[in-house]
Amino acid sequence: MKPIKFSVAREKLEQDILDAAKRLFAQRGYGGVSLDHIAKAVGASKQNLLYYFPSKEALYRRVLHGVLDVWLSYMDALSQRPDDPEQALREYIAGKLRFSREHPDDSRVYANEVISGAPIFAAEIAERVIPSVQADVAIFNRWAECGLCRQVDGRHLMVLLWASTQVYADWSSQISLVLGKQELDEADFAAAESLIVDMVLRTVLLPSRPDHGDATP
Amino acid sequence: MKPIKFSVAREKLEQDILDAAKRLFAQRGYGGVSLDHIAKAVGASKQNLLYYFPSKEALYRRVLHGVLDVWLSYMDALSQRPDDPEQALREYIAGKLRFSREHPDDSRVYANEVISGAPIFAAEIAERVIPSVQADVAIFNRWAECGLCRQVDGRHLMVLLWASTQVYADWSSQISLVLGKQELDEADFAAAESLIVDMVLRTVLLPSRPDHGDATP
DNA sequence: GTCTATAGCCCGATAGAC
DNA sequence: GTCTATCGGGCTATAGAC
Repeated sequence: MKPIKFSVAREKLEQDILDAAKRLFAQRGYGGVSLDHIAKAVGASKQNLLYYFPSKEALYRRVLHGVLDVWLSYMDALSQRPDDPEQALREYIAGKLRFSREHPDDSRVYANEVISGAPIFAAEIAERVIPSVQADVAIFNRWAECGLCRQVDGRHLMVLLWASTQVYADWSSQISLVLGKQELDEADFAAAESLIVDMVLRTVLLPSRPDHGDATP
Repeated sequence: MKPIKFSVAREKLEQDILDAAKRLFAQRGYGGVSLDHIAKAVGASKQNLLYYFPSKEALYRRVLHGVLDVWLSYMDALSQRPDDPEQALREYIAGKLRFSREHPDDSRVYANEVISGAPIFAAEIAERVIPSVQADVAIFNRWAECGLCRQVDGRHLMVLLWASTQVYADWSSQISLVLGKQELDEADFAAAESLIVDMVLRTVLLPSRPDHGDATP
């Protein structure tokens, strides 16, 4: 009984540490955060924190691992509707924008690591993210081959989808200034979604022509 | 004569320090870089560096100031062709992509500062960037009013233009992984430009109809 | 598991010789 | 202008009492 109770308390503190570390890493980057900052944010001592995590870098890796889990969980939307490009892209964009809205710190930690050249996580990105992206690109190319959508470079399209959705998390401070408000609200995200969906569908979908099947030589 | 010679040498070292600091701040963020790192990168001592700049934060501000100059110098393309939306947008996108290709570290320093919530540069961004953006948005709205382009939210369009172009500097490490090469080359930037221009023009330009003036009720 | 104590190093910044 | 020397403090991490 006691071990269970202890274990629960232990896991709660461990999770609190990971959450606080994520928030601080997102804001100031790896080098801008000390173990003392994180410890104080959860009301513990730095030494206690080092009891749960063997080193600062190990803690950072755990944070990044969790961030990658969340990032990838919003990325499988394309494969959900393998025969309907329009609906698949609508859901993909909506999902990635929901990620930016619901998990801005995850987005920022990931962005910080990528901007730095992914010094610590290049291997994990190559193993987990790239295959996921390539799967999406493959789905895209199949649509184009089947005549379900226009021929566009799926790899650059994926880049554009990340960029246009994650910017609403990573750049929210500057976007708020542009929009003249303290922070982004639901209406702003709805406006963003509307524009991005409009752009992507105009680019990717074939011009509707239910009568004829071929236009270019 | 001597004062001039000294002055020249002084300005050269000062510029070397700023360049090295920019590169390191881009890679590791403000907190991840020490004065010693920067000093060693230019072959000087940390004390000597503090002779040229009164403090680390003052040096960072000088770097950010220069970054903002470059960033803004690529942003006035819209006003150059106030009567030709298509050409103006083509040049704006090409210019911002050239910025990402020619000044990736400037882009990353700026991105790092914005992701952190612009703790140091919020005031300067509000004073210099926001008016520039609002000028672009105003040009855009005028085009829409004059019937030169479709009615889209100029503010979100500007966000999308930054995001889709800067991502090729800030996220180059991950994009390289996706494209399966060591670093991005001219052809990759050309492909990006082609896709972004295509998307934006499809979204913004009116459907060509030289015969009639109204389609929607 | 959490505490105090501390090792050993790196940090930004200053003082003063030359 | 550049140097050596150094201050005072923060840093990661470890040791050991309880």
